[in-house]
Amino acid sequence: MSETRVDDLFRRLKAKAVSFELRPGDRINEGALAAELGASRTPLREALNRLVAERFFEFRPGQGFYCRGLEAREIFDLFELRKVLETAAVRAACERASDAELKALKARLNAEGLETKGLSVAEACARDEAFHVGIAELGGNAELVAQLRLINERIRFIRWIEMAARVKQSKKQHVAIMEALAARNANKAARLLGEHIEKRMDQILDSVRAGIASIYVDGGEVLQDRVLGEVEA
Amino acid sequence: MSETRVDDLFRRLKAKAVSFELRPGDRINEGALAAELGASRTPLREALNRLVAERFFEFRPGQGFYCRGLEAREIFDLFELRKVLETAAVRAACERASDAELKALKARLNAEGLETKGLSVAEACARDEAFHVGIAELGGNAELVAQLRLINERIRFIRWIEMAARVKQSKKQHVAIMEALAARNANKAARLLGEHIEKRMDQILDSVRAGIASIYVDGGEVLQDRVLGEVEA
DNA sequence: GTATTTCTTTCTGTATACAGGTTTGCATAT
DNA sequence: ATATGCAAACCTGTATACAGAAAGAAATAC
Repeated sequence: MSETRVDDLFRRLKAKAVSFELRPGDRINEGALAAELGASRTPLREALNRLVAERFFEFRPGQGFYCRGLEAREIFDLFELRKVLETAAVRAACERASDAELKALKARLNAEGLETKGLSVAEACARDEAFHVGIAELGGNAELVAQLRLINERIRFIRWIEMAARVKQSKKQHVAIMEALAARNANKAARLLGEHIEKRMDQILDSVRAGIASIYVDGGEVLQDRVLGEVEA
Repeated sequence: MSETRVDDLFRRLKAKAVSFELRPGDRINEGALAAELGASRTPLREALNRLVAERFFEFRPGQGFYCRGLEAREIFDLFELRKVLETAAVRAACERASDAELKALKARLNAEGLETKGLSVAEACARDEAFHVGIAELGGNAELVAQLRLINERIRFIRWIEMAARVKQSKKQHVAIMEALAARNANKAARLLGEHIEKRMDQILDSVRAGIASIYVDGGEVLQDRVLGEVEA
């Protein structure tokens, strides 16, 4: 058996939770959701239990499962945590990465990491994430990378909002970070990366507000498919 | 309903996994385990699915659940990650904690954090964890604290090994860290805390070996109940 | 009109049943 | 003795059934 139904449900439910297609605080009707997803309640609940552990759903005894909330404080903490992890990882990468690995990351950044015009919000965000995770991987700590990936999923919706609002001058910053990393200048790389992430944190409150509006007005699915145009700076 | 059966199973299974009462790599026989724990397979599998997300069990499609392994690399990465999180948190604590919070932590450390003589390994380790988590909490990032708690559970077995082997001169170090924190000297506090954790990392390979021996020889349960005697330094 | 109680409906929590896949042990062949 | 194929036993993956709790609706009291 290559992929079990639980795994399939797990992925699909996570996608719904990431994009807030299931809205913040929504109670899950197991019967209805199972029918909608073409499965029975047993594997659905198994998938939901995994997602509870990953913080995409809450569980209240006697009441069942609820979609996670969308709270500025939590997002803020996650961004801060991301900054902690990534700056530590880039320092490690400066020490540990091989020349070949650095070259490969740079090549990938140039090939597909810089131009966002014509991409959907979701795709542009995915490439941004890929660059950041790519750095973290060079740090050589698999647990840190796994944790970072999970954080990225939890803040992804907010990053879509930011992208769509065109609060985006990542291009230059990514190049600068890559240069510091290639020069194995740990302090500079960590500082640049930290500031790069911090810049986003100032706007979290606004982004959360915009996010909530987007969820209840557009329905949310529209956001991630919007195509980006010219990006200034 | 105050506590559901899944929650109960979750806690008990996690305890078994933490202490390696279920041995590394053991395949779980759902029927047998459910009977042993006095439940049916449905809630058992729900609990196991949560624990898969928390990395205490693995899931292989078509084969079921396996207890996590015990590998030096993973433990090492977790210690490193812990160091990253804790040093970041102590810096934040130096900035953000109130005087009252610092005073309270110091009082708690003096009251029950310093004397290990007569305590079981498990209890001594719990107090050590509590001090470290206590610092992290003053940093004010709930997500970081949650992540740290999870890491602590995953490395707890190894810390029992270290404690039992009496590789322990935490007392002085804890006092020194507390002093730097109380003086809000972020650089010193972070350095001391980092070194404090790093000291443990040198011995991970040995501890893992000792841990494996303990699991297959003693049965593992003995370890955590051993009572500590006089501690030098 | 608001609050309270009761009753109905719905949904969760868990056990159980069953089909299909996986492992295991044995027998046979090399 | 080792490897290969077959068969039986076992176990997992999932659906379904049912009891009990929670939510909601209707009716009554204030």
